[in-house]
Amino acid sequence: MVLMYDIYEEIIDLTRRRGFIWPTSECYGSVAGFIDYGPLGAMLKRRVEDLWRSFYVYQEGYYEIECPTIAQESVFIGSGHVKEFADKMVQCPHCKEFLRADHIAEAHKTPNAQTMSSEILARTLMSLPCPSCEKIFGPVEVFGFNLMFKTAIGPGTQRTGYLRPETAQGMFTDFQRLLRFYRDKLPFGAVQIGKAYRNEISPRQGMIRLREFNQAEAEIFVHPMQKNHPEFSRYRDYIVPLYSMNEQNNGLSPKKHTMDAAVKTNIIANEYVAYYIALTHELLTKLGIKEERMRFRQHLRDEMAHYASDCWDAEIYSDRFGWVETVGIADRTDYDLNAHAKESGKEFKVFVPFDVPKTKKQLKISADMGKLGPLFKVKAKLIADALKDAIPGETSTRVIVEGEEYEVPNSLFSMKEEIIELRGEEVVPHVIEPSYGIDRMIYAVLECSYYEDEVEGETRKVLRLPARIAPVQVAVLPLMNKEGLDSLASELNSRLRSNAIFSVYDDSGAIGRRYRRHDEIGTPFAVTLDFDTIKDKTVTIRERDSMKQVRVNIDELETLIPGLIHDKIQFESLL
RNA sequence: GCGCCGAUAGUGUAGUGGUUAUCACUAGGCGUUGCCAACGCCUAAACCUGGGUUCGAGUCCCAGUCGGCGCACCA
Repeated sequence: MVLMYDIYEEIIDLTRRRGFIWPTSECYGSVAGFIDYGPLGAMLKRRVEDLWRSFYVYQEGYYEIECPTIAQESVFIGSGHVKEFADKMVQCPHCKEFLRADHIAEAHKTPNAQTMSSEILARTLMSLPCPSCEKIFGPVEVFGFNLMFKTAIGPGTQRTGYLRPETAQGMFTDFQRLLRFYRDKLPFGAVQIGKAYRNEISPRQGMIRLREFNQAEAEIFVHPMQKNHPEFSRYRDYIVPLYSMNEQNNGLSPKKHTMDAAVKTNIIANEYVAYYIALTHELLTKLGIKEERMRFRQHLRDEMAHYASDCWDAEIYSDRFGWVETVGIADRTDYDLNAHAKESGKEFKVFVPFDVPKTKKQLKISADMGKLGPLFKVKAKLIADALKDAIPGETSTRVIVEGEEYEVPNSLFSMKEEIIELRGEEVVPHVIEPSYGIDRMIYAVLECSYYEDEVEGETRKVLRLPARIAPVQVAVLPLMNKEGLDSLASELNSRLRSNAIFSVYDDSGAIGRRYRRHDEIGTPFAVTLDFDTIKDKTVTIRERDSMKQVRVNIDELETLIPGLIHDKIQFESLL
């Protein structure tokens, strides 16, 4: 796309000047990959997060939790991050290229290079050619590069901790508590909004790739055999542009589908994934992202994690960066819960009752300990336990205990056929994970909202933020600083603020200048008090995008402004 | 991490080794101003950091930081 100017430069300039986004600790020279949210940025971020909450917490009913940003090493051994997040790298001494050491070794038929130590890998590489410049490596150093920030918990270095690379793990490690909280019933979900950290090799692209970033993630635990969303009808006919594997592999464009059709034709794996794709589309639309700048791209087989059954990214088109993955929606199956079960030795299961209890006949074997004891001594108890699951033979029964086989005469136990009632079964839930990059959403919102209008030969910079996420909700402006207009205005300002409306009083400069100032930070409405206000208690409300004004009674503002901000009242209907 | 380029008030800039660093916008104050960046007066505000060369460095050299681009990396 050819642009007259670089919109990114304009946005970065505006966000710095007006206090949205700043380079961090600027007085010490900043650090790449870290940003500060300034006064308006922090407010905008909070409102974006609140919009997210209105979907996931209020609509879906998934409670929010908050876990530490640092966790002990075992959490990330369990999750696989300690192993998976670390790449063994090597720099070619000749051409200075950085390469994956294990990939080179495997390409030259060294099996399991991924599990080799750095020293052995380095020795293996010595005689191999660099895939980039084709010279033989010679002596090289292989170093691990893990994208997680490592730290030490407590004094000394006894206990390793890591800054979380995603907020998700907290919902998994709290699984048993959450299950109890939701009174042992599937499906249920928990969400978390917070910071996550990845030590990127070289972060670029401003707020698109950060070392500290903000995520909003939901983990929804569902029955593995029941992936129909109970509220699917909400989005059954919702239409979303899907860029499926098939379209990507065949060079086609994204196609629009209803969620119902997408699930029925197996483009999307199940109703849960489809439901959150549609919900994400609705959420992004409410943030002000334009339809044509959104698409949902399915991960190709080789980019999908091996355990995932389906994965889609919501991508938003940026004039600067192209298609940017902003949200990921995955069916992660039971991978995470099994992984933590294995590492922690705890149960990550749900007891699911059957509608009708199942009965089954079972042979019950009960050992005669009076005879078993003297015969097998210390092993007697173990053998008795093993007998319970054994298949009885003609005259004696074989059991294996601690690797040794024992022949137990049938006279040492009694057999009885019993009817066992099974009231349910234990299942490891599957996890549906919608994961949102807050910072990327905010950048996308800024890029989509930024406009330069021509007004009477002058350029008007305006952020057309949806009213409900605008940092300042209304500007209160006295037309003049005389005849008590200023004090009337500042009274109104306090009154609005006491109604939880974030208003800002501004009396500096000509009225037009003040309108422009608020256009630039996206303030959707401006209330102006003029000389009629003194006479008849009326004020004007000026709308940011149309610059149209309407005169209303000052006492109506407390209900009108919230109505306008939350889209319950349309400004046009007041004209 | 490699290579190339860049960095001067809040923003955009001028400044070819020599006084007190240019200009505009912005911001603050006062006046003025009867609804879309009007005007007048006043004020505040900068050479990215650290070394070096030089009698003298915003200017030249080196290193670093940050930013941009290309490469590499991005479960």
